Amino acid sequence: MSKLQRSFYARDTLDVARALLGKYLVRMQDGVPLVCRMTETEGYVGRMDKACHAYGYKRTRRTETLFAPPGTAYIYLIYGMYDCLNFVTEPEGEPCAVLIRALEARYNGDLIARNRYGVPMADMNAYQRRNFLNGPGKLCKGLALTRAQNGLDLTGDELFVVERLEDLGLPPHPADNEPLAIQAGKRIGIDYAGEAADFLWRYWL
DNA sequence: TTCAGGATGTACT
DNA sequence: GTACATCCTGAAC
Repeated sequence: MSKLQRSFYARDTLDVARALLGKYLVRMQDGVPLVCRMTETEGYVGRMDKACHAYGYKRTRRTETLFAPPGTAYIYLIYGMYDCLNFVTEPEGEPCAVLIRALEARYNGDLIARNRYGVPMADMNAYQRRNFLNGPGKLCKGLALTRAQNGLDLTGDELFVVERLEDLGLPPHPADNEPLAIQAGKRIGIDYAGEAADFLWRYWL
């Protein structure tokens, strides 16, 4: 199995944010892999980005994970109710990360649906299907990720990324054959961040 | 389909 | 005390 190694994450944050699109996130839950295709990301760059929790290298208990080695999971609580999953990027000491904003289920979707709604995929209604994993809080719920997983090493066996489903011994998904068409736009929910609110650091397929 | 409003608790000032 | 990298519900159209 060829999971992405630390060198993949130890580069420019925006390059990583784009490179993650179309790749597959694997979350091991009770020894079973939950597999999703990543379809939307955002970059956060602490050294000059007011929207980043560690803007200006601000070091607090919460932001400590952003200073960990690249390829570390940064998971924090937002609005008192929801968790957000990020991947730490750039050389260690640069507090940067990529927020995972949307996924599409590819394997063991029924387990993900149970995490999210308590029912298998077949029992999801149209509204639930449309809003399955299309938001950072939603996808954490579906993959059973909380602050308990903050600091996880993405080169380990519990949470990692692969380039192709074949790397997991799974057949390719018919919907994933087309060449990637990457779009860029403003990031979501950071109106407070001054000029940084206008950076086109959100990417999606 | 769109919109307003509320839930909820931690981090930081 | 204030803000927050969000989501869901219910009402109106």
